[in-house]
Amino acid sequence: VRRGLVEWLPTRTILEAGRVDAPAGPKYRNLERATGQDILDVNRRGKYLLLPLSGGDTLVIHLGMSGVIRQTTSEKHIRACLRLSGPPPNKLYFQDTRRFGRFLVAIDSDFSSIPTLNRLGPEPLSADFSASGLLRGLQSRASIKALLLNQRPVAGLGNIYVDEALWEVSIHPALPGKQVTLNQAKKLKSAIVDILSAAIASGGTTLKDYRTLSGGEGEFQRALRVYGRTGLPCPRCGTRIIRSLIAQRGTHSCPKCQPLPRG
DNA sequence: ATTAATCCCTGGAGGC
DNA sequence: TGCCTCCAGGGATTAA
Repeated sequence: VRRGLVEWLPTRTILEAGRVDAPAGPKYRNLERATGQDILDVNRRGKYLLLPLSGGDTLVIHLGMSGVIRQTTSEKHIRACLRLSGPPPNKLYFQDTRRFGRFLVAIDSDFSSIPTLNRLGPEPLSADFSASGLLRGLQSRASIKALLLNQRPVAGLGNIYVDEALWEVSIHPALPGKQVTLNQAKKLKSAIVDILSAAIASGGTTLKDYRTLSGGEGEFQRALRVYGRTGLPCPRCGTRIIRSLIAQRGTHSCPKCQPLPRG
C-alpha cells in the first residue's frame, strides 16, 4: 500500500481533510489540522502508514482489518476523506467496514498517545532486526504467539505471518517466549525475514478485504503453509493441520512438526 | 510492572 | 427464505 501511495501523494497539498462516517474520537483525531499542509512523503513503521506533513505534523493511518484506501467514492463505510491539490485522482477515501482502522493527525509528530506505535519493535526488514534482539524481546512467560503479535519484539507481524513463521521453524505457538533458545531465535529471525519478503514480493495476502491501491489482490495466500489450512496435510510431514485458540487468536499449526516440549 | 482477558465492529457462513 | 448465532482479527483498554 505504501508503495502505491508514495507514487501518488508527495508532494500534494491537503486542501481539505475530515471525518465522514466515523465518530469523533482518538481514531480520527485532529484531521482538520492537515488542511493546508503538504504531504512530504509516505513512510511505514510496522503496520502504520506515516505521512509527514509540511507543518511538522504526521498523518497516521492504520488499515486495521478491513481498511482500504481508495481514489474514488466507492461504496459504504467511508470513514475519512482528503481533498488534494493537483490533477485527478485528487481525492483520497479511507474505507473501513469493520472500524478497526484509524486515520488521524499526530500533532508535531508526537506518537506518545498511540501506545503500540510508541513502543514498536524494530522493522523486520532492517538491520535493526537481529536474532539477539529478538531473543531479548521474547523474555516473557507469555506465549511466543502472543509476543510476536504484540509488535514489541518485532514490528509488523499479524496472525497469518506469525502462524507461518512458527510453522517454518517448528516452534509450537504456545511455547513461552523465554523458553526459545538462541538457535531457535536465529532461525525464527530468518523465517520472519523470508516470509515477509516473499509476501511483499507477492503483493500481500488477500483473504477477503485486502487490496493494493490499484484495487488488485495479493497473491501470497497461495503460498500459505498452515494458515487457513485446517485439516489439510502439513506440507512437510503430511499430518493434518490443526486449528486451536492461542492468545485469543485462531492458530494453525502442525501437531507433529510443532510439538510442545514437556507437555 | 507484567500478563491475560475483554471489547470494539460488520459481513459472511452455517444451522435450523 | 429468513432469522439466529458464531466467527474473523489489530490493538486499546480493563482486570488480575
